Amino acid sequence: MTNTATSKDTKTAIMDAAQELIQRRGANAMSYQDISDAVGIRKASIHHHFPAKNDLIQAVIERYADYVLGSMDEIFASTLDPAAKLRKYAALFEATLSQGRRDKACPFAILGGELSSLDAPSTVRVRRFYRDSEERLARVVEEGRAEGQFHFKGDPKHVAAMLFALLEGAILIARAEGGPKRLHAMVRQALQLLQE
Amino acid sequence: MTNTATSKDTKTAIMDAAQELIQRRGANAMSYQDISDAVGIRKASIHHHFPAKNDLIQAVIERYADYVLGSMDEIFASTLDPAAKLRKYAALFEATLSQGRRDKACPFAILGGELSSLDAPSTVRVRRFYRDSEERLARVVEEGRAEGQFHFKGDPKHVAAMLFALLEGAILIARAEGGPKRLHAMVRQALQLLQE
DNA sequence: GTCTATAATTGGATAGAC
DNA sequence: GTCTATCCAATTATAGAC
Repeated sequence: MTNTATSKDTKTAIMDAAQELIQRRGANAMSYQDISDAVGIRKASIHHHFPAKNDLIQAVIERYADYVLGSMDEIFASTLDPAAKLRKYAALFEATLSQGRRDKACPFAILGGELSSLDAPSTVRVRRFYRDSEERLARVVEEGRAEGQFHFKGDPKHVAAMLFALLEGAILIARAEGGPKRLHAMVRQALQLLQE
Repeated sequence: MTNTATSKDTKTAIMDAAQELIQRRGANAMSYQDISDAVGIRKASIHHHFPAKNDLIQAVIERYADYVLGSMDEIFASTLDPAAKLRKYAALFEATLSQGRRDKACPFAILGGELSSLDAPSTVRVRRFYRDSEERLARVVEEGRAEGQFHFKGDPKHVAAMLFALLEGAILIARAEGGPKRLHAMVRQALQLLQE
């Protein structure tokens, strides 16, 4: 029981450190040594919890996808109007970029660039996250048009894909130049276009 | 003279190989061994042309930035209408993703994720590329509104930042899921929103 | 300008004591 | 579960012959 509790905490601490490193530097630039330094355990101990680096990456992105998609489901199931739902969803990205040193991006934006370095399961997970996010967004976009809050010609799926790509791209670019404010300005402008 | 010519060709071949590797896998996942294999020279010979890896990365992104920004200047100085200018600019991204195995992204989209691994000069160059691209886009967006082709409330700079983030994000996401067609659909939808 | 050879370091991973 | 010790491969980089 003591063992189980300790192990679980260490495992979580490893995943937390790994996630932060991925969001800051990317999976390729993250080493077991970095995690060792951050968590305060030896490299070899990490291998006990995650035998291979790919296992750790998988666990981190699985957890992060669950968190984001779960948040989306919560927000999108609420009684907010469609535009407010999208603003709240976008706020998740803005919050990420606002954390700490303001150099953290969405892990899936980073991993999109590192896709060819990932193993098969992680590649599949990244792709599925993109699909799942777009699907959820498409429903809200469609809802917004049906309610008369959004006005646009074309396929709601394309609008959803556009909004998603915008957010993933914007967090990378705003991290380099402009910060959370700039990210927010881009989001506001996109929603403005949808509502005109 | 023979030496100069040979050296120049080798240097270009090295940069070509490096650029392709960066676009496919990222700078962190690119090694001198990979380039050695691609070009057909020894690892040590690469160091003669580019003493350190950072020198090579710098040279590649400098050249690529010149190419893209030069193309933008050409397109945006033409007599095309603003929407056609943006379509032609977006076509640069679509062409990149359509090449070969359809797994090449914009180097600056990849490097946005790897920003913390870059040395100071490259970091500055990436940031400047973002700024330069957005500035050029802002002028076309403004032109389009002045001519009555684009209709939107808000700052043309925000629309430009939005379009740029969309393209950089879209090439990463479309590379993972949907390919050039999906990228094109996102671009078309964005321009549709601008013209409504 | 390219090569062989090699240095120096780091990275992921395993074995086995505690 | 964590540690020490170690292995092996890969990587960036240099020295010096041709």
